[in-house]
Amino acid sequence: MTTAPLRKDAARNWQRIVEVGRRLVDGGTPIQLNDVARTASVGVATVYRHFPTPEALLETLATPGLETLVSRAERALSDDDPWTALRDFLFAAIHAQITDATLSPVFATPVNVLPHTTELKQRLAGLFGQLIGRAHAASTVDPAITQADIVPLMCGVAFAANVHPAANIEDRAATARRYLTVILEGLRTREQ
Amino acid sequence: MTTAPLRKDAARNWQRIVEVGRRLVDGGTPIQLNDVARTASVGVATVYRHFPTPEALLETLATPGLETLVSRAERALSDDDPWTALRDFLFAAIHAQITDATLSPVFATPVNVLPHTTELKQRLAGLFGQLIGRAHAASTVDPAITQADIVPLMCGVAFAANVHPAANIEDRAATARRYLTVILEGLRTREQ
Amino acid sequence: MTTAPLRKDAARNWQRIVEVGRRLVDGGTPIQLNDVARTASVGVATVYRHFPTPEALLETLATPGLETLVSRAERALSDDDPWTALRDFLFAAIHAQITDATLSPVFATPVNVLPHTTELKQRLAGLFGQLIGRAHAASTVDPAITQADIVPLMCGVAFAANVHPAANIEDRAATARRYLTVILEGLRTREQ
Amino acid sequence: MTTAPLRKDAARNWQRIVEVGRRLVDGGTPIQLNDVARTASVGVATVYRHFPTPEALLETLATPGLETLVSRAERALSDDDPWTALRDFLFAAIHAQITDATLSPVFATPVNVLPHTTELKQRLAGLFGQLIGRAHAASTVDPAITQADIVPLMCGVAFAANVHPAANIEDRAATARRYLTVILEGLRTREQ
DNA sequence: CATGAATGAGCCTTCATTCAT
DNA sequence: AATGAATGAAGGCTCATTCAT
Repeated sequence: MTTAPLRKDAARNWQRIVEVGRRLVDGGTPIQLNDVARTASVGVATVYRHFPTPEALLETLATPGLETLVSRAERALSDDDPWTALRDFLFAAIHAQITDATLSPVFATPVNVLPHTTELKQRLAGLFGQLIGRAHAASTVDPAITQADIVPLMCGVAFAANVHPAANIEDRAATARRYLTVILEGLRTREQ
Repeated sequence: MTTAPLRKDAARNWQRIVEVGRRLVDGGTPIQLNDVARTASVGVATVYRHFPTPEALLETLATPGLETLVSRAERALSDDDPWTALRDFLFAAIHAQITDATLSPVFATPVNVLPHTTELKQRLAGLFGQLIGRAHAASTVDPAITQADIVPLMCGVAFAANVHPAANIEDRAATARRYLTVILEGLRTREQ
Repeated sequence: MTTAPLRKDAARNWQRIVEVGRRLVDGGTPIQLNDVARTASVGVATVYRHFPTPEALLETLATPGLETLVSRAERALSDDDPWTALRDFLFAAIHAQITDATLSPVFATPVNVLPHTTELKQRLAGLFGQLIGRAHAASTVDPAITQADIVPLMCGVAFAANVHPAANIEDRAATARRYLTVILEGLRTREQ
Repeated sequence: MTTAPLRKDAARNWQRIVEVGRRLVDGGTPIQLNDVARTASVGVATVYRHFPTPEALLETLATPGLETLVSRAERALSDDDPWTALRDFLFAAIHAQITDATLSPVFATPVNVLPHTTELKQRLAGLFGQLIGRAHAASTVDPAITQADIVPLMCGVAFAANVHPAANIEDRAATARRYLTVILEGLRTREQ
């Protein structure tokens, strides 16, 4: 643990703030710390103490999602087939990004406020490197696409799915899968 | 001409406002009408008279780009090969979107404030339909991707290229071309 | 005539402005010289030349009403019965004020911008003095109420009728008559 | 207490804002929340927190006056004589309206923003109904005038007194009393 | 004389952040 | 540590009036 242990009431507040933040994000509301405070029935300053900036809260909300992606990527590496490993992971990643609105902004920004976020993103980058590297080694993926393209491409797919006029989140997820399918098809090196 | 002819001084102000708006947009600043007024050394109300909302200015800035795309799409239709027609047009479109920051937001929003913008977007949509339709008919493009996916995909590619950390606009354009290449590769139906 | 003779086109503009102003006032819109200009399809400066301030236009609009009241008051003086003279005139005056929204503000303000308005108000004041004076002389009106109270009382009645929630102008007029009746009843000195 | 207890500093600010608002209203200035803030040496948002709209402040300023009128009306009902009860109350009401410039606008508008204001006005309306009802029952008041006329008439008298050119507030109050006297005289049904 | 574009003060309102309690 | 009131910069917009054409 990098965080100091919290007093019981502080921990309860932290919890409530995070829950409210999640609810707001899911509802599409941009995070306003004042809002969060009011909704969580907590003083503004309390929110500010726990999360000095909106980004800090955002990244905290994104953390579980990032961690899941990390373990998902690690699991993917245990798949012996480099191609299915990459493919399945990317589908999982896109699904996560469509489902959890905090991931895209955290991925899209080059600089993060929480060290933990930076660390997770770096670990992910490393895992992407391995996934891509194995695929390159197996000559199943276009060598022009590198580790550094994974995040942009995922963000692009999520963005595209949001631009497509869709009634609900299910439709958006389906659209995103469709777009990812195209990209995977384009990435794959075909054996003649 | 659909626009009423402006008086000389009014035209000069219009010009200055548009130029300032362009400069701001290119610099990545969100358009604020007060800002624009100050920078253009023009009264606020003058800006408001010409452009009642920030969107009106944005769409005005986007108009030349949209018109170019329209004629580019029309030209593409004169290419006999459905595939190269589509491909070349999409490269041109992506280039435009990377180069001109007003296009993405105008494409991404479902509703526009200037009738002319709506008209241009509709004409473009029609042309996309033809381009895609010809490609489908020639069985060179995945039937799962339709006219309605063109704009989202283009916006997604532009977004992805912006997420990719790039020093300058040239690099971003190159990245976007790379991503578009992948997508085109994925779209193309391959003859066995 | 105190006004210089206008050129034909100027006269036509003057006419249109006044008509538009009347329409706006009747519609309950506060007079905005820009509005007037646009609605009258006339330049703002044209309006400003004819009517340097909103008040000038307002008073111009009020002029016919004031003149009518003057002649109405003069006519009243030819009624031999001081009481019915006063009473009938006040009913006419109240009706005018309810019907023509320009009168109340012109009456209510102590200072006017058009000399003609001042003159008309003074003539009216003189006539009120005569009407009231005759009534006092005939001992049919409470001596505590003087010439200087006529305008305030009329304005008060009109205001009261506007406060009373009324669907339409007819109802407001009826209410105003009801209130005026009460006041006349209160004014009249009753022979024991 | 219906209001939540305020923190000491908040209460002090509330107080200052109300005092400044009162001073402005008494001076005839229309209430502008920015003005109030500046004059009270308080942040704009502080004013907005306490009073979301100018009307909210106006009604708050009017509250004590309304409450006094309510209790005055209740007291009037303990007077056994329906006529003197009504008369004395109306004199008190007019005096309040002349003295406190917030009352007329609050009375004159059909819709209020503070529930408390609405409640007070409704209580007053009920009391008016009783006062008038008793007078009607005793045949001392013209049946054509009903409860719904009280507020308009009072507002009308106050307005009339303000139209009458008066040096100071004392004179205006005297004028208002004079006008009310006329109206009461007109209302009273005279035994033959 | 006529036009209508331009002006900019001024009002309203929101929000991220600080600070007294 | 928690609270939530206070702050004030900042942005949006309108409108009476002036001035170039």
